Amino acid sequence: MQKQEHLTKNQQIVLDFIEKSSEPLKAYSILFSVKKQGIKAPLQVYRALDRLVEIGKIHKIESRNAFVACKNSNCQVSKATAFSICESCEDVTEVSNLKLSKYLSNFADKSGMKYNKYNLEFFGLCKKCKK
Amino acid sequence: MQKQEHLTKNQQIVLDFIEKSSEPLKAYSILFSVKKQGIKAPLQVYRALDRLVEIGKIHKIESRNAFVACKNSNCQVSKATAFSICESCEDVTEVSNLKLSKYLSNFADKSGMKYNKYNLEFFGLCKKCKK
DNA sequence: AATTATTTGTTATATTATAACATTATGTAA
DNA sequence: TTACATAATGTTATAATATAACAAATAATT
Repeated sequence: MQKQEHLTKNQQIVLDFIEKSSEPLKAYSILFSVKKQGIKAPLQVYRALDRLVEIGKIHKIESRNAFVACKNSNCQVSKATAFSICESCEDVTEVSNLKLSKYLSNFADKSGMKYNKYNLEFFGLCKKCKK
Repeated sequence: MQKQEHLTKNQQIVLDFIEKSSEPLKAYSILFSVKKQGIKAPLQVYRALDRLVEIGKIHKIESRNAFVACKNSNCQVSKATAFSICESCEDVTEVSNLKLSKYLSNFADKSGMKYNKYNLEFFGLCKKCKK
């Protein structure tokens, strides 16, 4: 039996909800919100999240334990992610900068390690909060 | 009263323990290990960790919820951190590459956001695990 | 010594995430 | 088309990570 390619019902419910949100969502807040749609337990949410991250539909903001939809429509896998996070309003934006991603994807140092993935989080104050 | 400049007893105990370790440590594993030194509750550990991160003595590996000592002896604050993480053996190394840190510290995009901090985590296979 | 802010200790609890296992669904091949 | 294997799901329980709230002790400043 092959691994699914389409999204299962739970995955679709969770993805829809995250895509509608303008801010990163926490697993338990997702759980609370999708209960009316039949998802009852944390594990159902976490399993959906895991899979969605795996296929690049969503990303995890590690410093916040929260999830956002991938804005990069052609993103198939989450192997090169960068975000900017406002420390005041907690607004999170996916940084899409070709130069940056090229630079990081090709980064190599003397450690001899082969990097195949990275996650970068910038922190600061957004335009609004700077004022 | 001024904010402390030296380390308090708990902070020193926690720092000593992290510095002796060759791998990232989790808060509760630290707690377990320093109980004999009088630290009894999670909060005592978390408070020490918070402060140590604040002053740059240790860093948090966000994707692992674990802490490592800063290898960069002159690091005063944790505002520009980069790590390489082996996904097989979980070995974590602080990346110190002047070009990289300059590039990221000066990074700006059209979002108008002022970045004052970043954290970067590279994932891959270390030399040993590649074989 | 009195005042004040800071740090500490302690208990309880909130939040985030996974283990274990039974069940159901789905693809593969006889 | 039924057997078989594998994957996905549901469910309960629990593990792991982190913070709230408040009382007590400590240390700097006046």
